[in-house]
Amino acid sequence: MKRVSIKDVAKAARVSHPTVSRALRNSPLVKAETSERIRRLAETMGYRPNVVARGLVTCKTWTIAAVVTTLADPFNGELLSGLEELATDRGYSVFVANCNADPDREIKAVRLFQERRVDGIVVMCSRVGVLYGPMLRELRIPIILVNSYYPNEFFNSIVINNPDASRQAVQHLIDLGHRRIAYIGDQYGLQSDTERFAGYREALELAGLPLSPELVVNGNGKADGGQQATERLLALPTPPTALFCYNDQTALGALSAIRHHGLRVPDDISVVGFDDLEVASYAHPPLTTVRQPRKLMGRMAMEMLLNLFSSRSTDQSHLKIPGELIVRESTAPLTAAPKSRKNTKRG
Amino acid sequence: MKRVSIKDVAKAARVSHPTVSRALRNSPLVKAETSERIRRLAETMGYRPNVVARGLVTCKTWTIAAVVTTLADPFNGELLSGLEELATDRGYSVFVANCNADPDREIKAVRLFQERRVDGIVVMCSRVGVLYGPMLRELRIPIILVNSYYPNEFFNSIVINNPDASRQAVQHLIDLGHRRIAYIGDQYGLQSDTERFAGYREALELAGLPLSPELVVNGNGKADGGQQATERLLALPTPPTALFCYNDQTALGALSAIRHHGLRVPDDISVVGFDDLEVASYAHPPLTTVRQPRKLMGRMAMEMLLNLFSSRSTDQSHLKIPGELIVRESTAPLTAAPKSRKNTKRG
DNA sequence: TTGTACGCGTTATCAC
DNA sequence: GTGATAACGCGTACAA
Repeated sequence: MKRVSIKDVAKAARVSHPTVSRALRNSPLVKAETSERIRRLAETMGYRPNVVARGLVTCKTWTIAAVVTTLADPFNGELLSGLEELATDRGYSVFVANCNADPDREIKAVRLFQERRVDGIVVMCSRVGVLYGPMLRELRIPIILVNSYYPNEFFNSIVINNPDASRQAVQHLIDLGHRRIAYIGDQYGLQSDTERFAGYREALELAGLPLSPELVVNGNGKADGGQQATERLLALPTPPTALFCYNDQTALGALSAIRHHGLRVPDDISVVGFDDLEVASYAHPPLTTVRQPRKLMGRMAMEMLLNLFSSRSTDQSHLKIPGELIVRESTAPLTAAPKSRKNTKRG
Repeated sequence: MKRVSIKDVAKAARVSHPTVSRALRNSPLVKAETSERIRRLAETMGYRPNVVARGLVTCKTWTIAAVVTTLADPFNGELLSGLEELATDRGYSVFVANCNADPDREIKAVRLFQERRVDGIVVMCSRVGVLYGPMLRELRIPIILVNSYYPNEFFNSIVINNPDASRQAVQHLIDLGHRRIAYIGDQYGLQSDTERFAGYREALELAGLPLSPELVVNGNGKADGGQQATERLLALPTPPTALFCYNDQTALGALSAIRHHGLRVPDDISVVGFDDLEVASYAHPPLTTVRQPRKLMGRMAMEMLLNLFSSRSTDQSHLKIPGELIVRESTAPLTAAPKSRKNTKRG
C-alpha cells in the first residue's frame, strides 16, 4: 500500500540509499554495472523520486509561480504559454493563480507561493507592484513584473512601451484626418490603462487637438464593456469619428455596437485596438491594432528569472518592449461627412 | 541571511518548536496567552511556515495539476479558470502544464506531477487517456479527465455530450433546408473531434442524406486552419451551403474565408461553431454555436477531485454535460440559388 | 566505489 | 499544556 521510497529500492538492491540516489542521478561516482542494476530495479519497482523531499534538502523546489488577473483572457494565456514553455524546458513546474485584478488576492497569492517556497514569481498586470519592494526584503524570492513596473524598487520588470505605442496608434488616426478621437479604457486602474491613456493624450497634445472629456470612457477590458462604452459615445451630440480602445476585445465590442448603430467601419468610424490577439485578424473588418509579442514576453520573464537564479547578482533590469502598430482595415481617412445609415435610410 | 524557521521562532519564544507549530495552527491544546504571544512573535519575525516540509510529513501537498493541450486557447483558459477558482477556495494551489496535444509530453507531464506528489491531476483534452488505467495503479493519484473519457478505466471524467450536441447542430442546418453540409474538423485526433464528426454523420444518416467525403476536411482548431479549410471547400465544383465547424475559432476563420470569397453569411452559406466563446457573440455575423459551460466544467472537475479526497471510495463517475445550441445570425434557411457575388458581378 | 551519519522544516506520538 | 523525540524522503559530507 505504501509508496515505494528510495530506501525500499536500496533494500531490494542490497545497497545503501545514498547509492541509489547517486545511481539515479547519473553520478559518475557509482560503478556502471551497479548503477545499471539499481536503475532497472527502480524502474520495475515503479520508484519515482519524491521531489518534495528533495526540495526540502536542496532548498530548491524547481517551481515558479505566475499570478495573473484572469486566466480566461487569451492575452494572459499566451503570456503564460511562453512562460510555461521555457520553464518546462528548464525543469521548472509552474503554479498559476488568478487574482481577478483584486489587490488583496494578489498579495495573498504571493504570500502563499512564498510558503510554497517557489524559486521565483512572475506577476502579470500587477495592481500592487509598488508594495513588493518592502515584501521582497523578507520574501527573498525573485519577482518579475510583467505589464507593470515601478522602476525604483528592487524587482525586475518587462512591459510593452504603452505610452509610445498608444501615441503611435492615435497619431495614425490623426494622420488619417481624424479630430474627434475617443479613448475606451479599462476600469480596474491597471497601469497599462493609465499609460495608454497618457499616450492618447500626448498624441492629441502634439497635434494641438483638445482633450474632450466626453470622449474618454471606460469599458472593462472585454467585448461587452467595449460595446456599452461605444453606445454611450455614439449617443453623443457629436460622436467621435475614431475610437482608440484599451485592447482588442474592447474593440471587438466597439465594432459590434457600431454595426448595430447602422454605421460602418472604417467608412463612418475608425477603430484601433491593442494587443493583436488572433481574433484581431479575423474580425470584420480586420482590426488595426498594436501588436504585443505576448508569448515572447512570457518567455523573457522566465529568462529574467533564470538569470536571477544563476547569477546571484541583484542587477535589476526593466525591459521596455516597443509595440508595433499593425494597420489593417478598421481605420480609414476621415470622410467629409460621416453619414449614419439611420438618418439617410439606406442612403 | 538564512530564512527564519519554526525553530527560530521557538527559540525566541522560549518554547519548543512543536508548541509553535500547534500555536500557529490554532490547536486548542496550547494556552491562549502563549498562543497569542507566539503568534505575534512569528508575525514580527516574518515567519512563514514551509509548506514543502509540511507536505513531506503529512503526505498531503495541497497541490493539484492541470495538464492542457494549449494555454493560448481561451477555451482552456476558462476551463482552467473554473478549476483554479474552486481549488484556491479550498486551499489548493494549481500547477499547469502545456502538452501541445503531444502524447509524449502529456505522459511526461503526468509523471512529473506524480514526482511532485500533487494530490490530484486534471487532464484536459487528453490524447492518451486510455493509458492512464495501468498508470493509475502505481501512481495512486486521482486523475480526472476533462473532454475525453474511457469508461472502462479507473478514473473519472467529465465531457460535453459531443455526439448529441453535434447532431443537434447539424440537425438545425438540415431543418433550415441545407443538404450539402460540410464538417471542418481538427487534426490532432482528439476524441472530441471524433465524436463531433460522429454526431455530424449521424444527423446526416437520420435525414437520409449521403456523407460526401469531399465535404469533410480538417482545420487545426484555430482560425487560420478554418480559413484554409473553407477555401478548399469553396473551390469545390459544388460547394457546401452550410459549414459545421469543430470549434468557434475554426468558424471564425471560415467566416473570414467566405467574406474574401465575396459570399455572405448566412445568405449564401450558413456557419455553425462549437464552444460559444466570447467572440462568437461578437463575430460578424454573431455565430450560431454549441455552448459549453467551460468554467462550470472546470469547477466540476475540481469538485470531483475534492470528492475523491474526502471519501476514499473509488466510485468512478463519468459526467456527460449536455451542450446547448445557441442560434444566432450565422445560420439561415437555404435560399433557392446561392449566388456568388463573383459570378453575378454585384448581382 | 560505497556506506554512515546527519540535516532540511515540519507534524505526530508519546511522555511528563 | 508542554516538551522530547521520532518520523517524512531525500541529498551531502565524510569516512571507509
